[in-house]
Amino acid sequence: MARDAAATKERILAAATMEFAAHGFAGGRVERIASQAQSNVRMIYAYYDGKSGLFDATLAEALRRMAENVPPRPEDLAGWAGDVFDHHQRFPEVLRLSMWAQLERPEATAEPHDIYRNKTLAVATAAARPLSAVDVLVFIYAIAQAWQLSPEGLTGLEDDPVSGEAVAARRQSVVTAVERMLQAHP
Amino acid sequence: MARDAAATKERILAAATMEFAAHGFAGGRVERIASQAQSNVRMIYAYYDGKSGLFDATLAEALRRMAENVPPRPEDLAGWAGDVFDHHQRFPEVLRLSMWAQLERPEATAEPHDIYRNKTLAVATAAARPLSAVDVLVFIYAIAQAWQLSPEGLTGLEDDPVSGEAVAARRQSVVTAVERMLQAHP
DNA sequence: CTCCAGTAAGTAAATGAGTACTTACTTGTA
DNA sequence: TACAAGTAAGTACTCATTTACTTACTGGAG
Repeated sequence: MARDAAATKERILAAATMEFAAHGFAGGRVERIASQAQSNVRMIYAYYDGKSGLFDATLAEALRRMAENVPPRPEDLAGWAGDVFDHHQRFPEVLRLSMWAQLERPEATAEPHDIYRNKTLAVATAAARPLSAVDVLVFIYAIAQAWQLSPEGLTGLEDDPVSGEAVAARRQSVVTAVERMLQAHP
Repeated sequence: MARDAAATKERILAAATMEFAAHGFAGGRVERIASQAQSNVRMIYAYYDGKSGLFDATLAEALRRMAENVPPRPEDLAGWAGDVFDHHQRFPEVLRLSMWAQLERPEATAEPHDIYRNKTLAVATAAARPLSAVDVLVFIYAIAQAWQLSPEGLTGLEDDPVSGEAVAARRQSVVTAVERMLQAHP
């Protein structure tokens, strides 16, 4: 095996992302991560200072990627919600990781979201009275994630839950819902 | 200690609800549940056939209670969303338990929600075109739970996140958001 | 150009703390 | 007394973390 610290570190992070997304922090196995990354348990301690450090690193990386790929667009919040939906559709790990983090390690979730604050708040306020800017953000995230977070017993009631068209329809429903929520009362 | 099988069983279920809500299935400790219930590990196996059985029982009970206390009201969906918000505010365990179940034991989540199907679907359809009945249900749940599921880094941006007035305002925002989502396009 | 220390990268196996689940027993009640 | 309810102390793991070791690359002295 060629020796490349950076590459090994990255393989470990990728394997950890899948492992923690699938089983969470308590259920995730260091051993599985190491072998999946074609590396060794010891390296996890060398590069990430243990299981906790590795988990935090995977979460931070997932959130960073998301902030990079789907930055808030205050001038078109409904469209942005659609993009967030797409991102979660393509990378389901991110959402699972966030949920796990919030349940198991809430302290890791508190800080990174400060990023979003300044970007959107000011703009969103005026548009949607009586909903505040924070209200709007909270609901947009909730709606964009709704399909992935709903229990299968509910989402499975659709005609054809897994086809590409169904996914497109869901995306459209997200955009529509946000549009309506933001429109002025008649 | 007086001997009362039913009472012991109930104490175990109550303790398990708190334990699993706090730590999830993988993180929940049978030992802690037993001592918190002022009982013994062995009883968990006698009454619930082990950790898995106990977890499933707590989830089923939590969902049953919720279906009982906050039944869908098709004629006032926005008001119903407010009630769901209240319920989650009073019993945060329920939502945490559901999230954990969906992440760790999705098979336990699939079935019980069939209950909701017939109750609401037919009625909701006509009102909200082009949103389908399932769309509407998915989004209402998402909005009602949005505040509890949002990371603290986001919800904490409000002026006074913990006062009673702030909670009332959040409830109102939930009702408003659902009302708007369901109103006809102007 | 060639060795060849020195160091970074990688490995295997032990350690020790927990953990779900079981067995063998005791106690209260009808 | 008989049986249901309850208890305590194992048993047989599993898992994160560490220790002690081996292997490959690098840069400078000969």
